[in-house]
Order: sequence, then C-alpha cells, then structure tokens
Amino acid sequence: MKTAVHPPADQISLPQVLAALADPIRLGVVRLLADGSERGWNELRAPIAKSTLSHHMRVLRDAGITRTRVEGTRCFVRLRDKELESRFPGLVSTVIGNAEDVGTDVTLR
Amino acid sequence: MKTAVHPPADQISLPQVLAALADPIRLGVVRLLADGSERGWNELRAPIAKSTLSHHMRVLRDAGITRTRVEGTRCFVRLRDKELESRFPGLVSTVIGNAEDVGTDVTLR
DNA sequence: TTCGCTGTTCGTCGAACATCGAACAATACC
DNA sequence: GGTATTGTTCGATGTTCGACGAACAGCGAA
Repeated sequence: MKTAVHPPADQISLPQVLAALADPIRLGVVRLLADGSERGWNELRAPIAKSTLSHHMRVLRDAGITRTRVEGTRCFVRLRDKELESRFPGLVSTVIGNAEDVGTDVTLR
Repeated sequence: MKTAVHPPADQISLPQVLAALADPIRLGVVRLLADGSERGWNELRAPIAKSTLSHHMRVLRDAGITRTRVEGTRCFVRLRDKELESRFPGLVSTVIGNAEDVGTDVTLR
C-alpha cells in the first residue's frame, strides 16, 4: 500500500459513519483515539487476527472516521476529529462520550 | 401481537442503537418522530413492502429506540426520547440533528 | 358469522459482513 | 542479496441483513 485513500470530508455519509461505529471492535479503536493521539497498529491489542483488524481499520477509514498515515512498513491512525466535527457537529464526540463500557476488548499494548 | 416487548432503559446497548440508526429507512422513521409525536404506522410512507417495514419497526423497538403501543388492530409508535436521553445523553438528538438529508424516502402520508 | 383491514410471522432469496489462515508486497535491517 | 517485520489482499466459511410474498392472527364492522 503506497497511500491510503480517504473520502473527502463533505462526502462522509451519516449512515456509513453510524454503521462503522456500530461494531464493538471499531468503537473500541475509536475510543482509544478519542484523545487525539496518533497510534500505530502495533499499539492496538484486540482479540482478532491481524487480517481482521486490517479489515476493521479499512472500514473506519472508508467511512471517513480515521486517517491513515503510512511510514515505511508501519501504519498510523488518528481520528479525523476536526473534519467530522464540521461535517456532523457533536456526533462523534457524543458517541465516544457514551461508549465508556463498549469496546473494552481493544486496548493499548 | 398482544403486547410489544421493549428492553428496559438500562439494557439499551450503544452498538445496537447505532446499528439500528445506520439504515436510511429507520433513520427516516426516527426523523419523523423527532418532534415527540406519536404516529400510526398507516401514516408512514416508505418505498418498501409492509412486511419489511414491520421488520424495521421491530429493529427500532428491539434496540430500545421506539415504543410501540397497540390499540385494536393499529399500532402507534413514538420515540423513547426521555429514556434514551438519560441512558445516552445527547446521542439520539445529535444523530437526528445531523440527519437532515438522510431517510427522505420516509414521509407522512 | 363473515368480510375487510392491519400488522406479524414465516420461508426464502441474494447481498453484505466478520472472521480466519495463507499468500503476497513493501520496507527495514543484517 | 537475504531475511525479518508489517500490513494488505485473497479466497473460504458461516452469519447477519434487507427484501419480498404468502400465510396467519386479531380486531372491527356489516
């Protein structure tokens, strides 16, 4: 993968965002990114195979929720919080704020 | 159907709510109910078969988003807005507020 | 009771999804 | 160059989802 593709902010779809957040694993990842930090894949611990994690990261990216940066053989993600905030004000922060007990299978290594 | 079953407020699950809202038809229904009104199903116009609408109404009910009242052969539905607000503060209202252009296939008759 | 209306349930279909392991590509390091 | 590391992609598999029509159940009215 040379560069990851991301949808432009004004094309992010509400149902797609909601569907992406409706999975405990993905919600757990988003919760970890909620502080605005950038994380490497290797930091993410989830009880799934790496190919499955890769799939989930793609769903989040395609939905416009995260931005992936490739550096050598490593990948880093962060929330597209500003863009999401201007596209759907309050949405992602509200979901995260209510996700205290969800996605706890995903932790930092 | 004698009585519809509804989950207690404290058992409403965030992923399930998000999944229920991630469908344009269901989001359209919720948008129509956003003003707090109670609607009969006969008032709902959507480009799907009645059995499919029945299915969607069940998903919304099972997720704890709506409450169904049966009166004779008719059913009426309304948002469980107060309960949702105390369980997931701001969640549903934020989603509805961002759903301006979604679910427009669902209208009042 | 016999229609007619309303909504549920059932069986079914194809599409989409989550998951895995294996194979692959790209880069970093020796 | 060769090897290890990292993440993607590719089937394959089983599950869930959205959709439909048909059949069913409950109630009201003629």
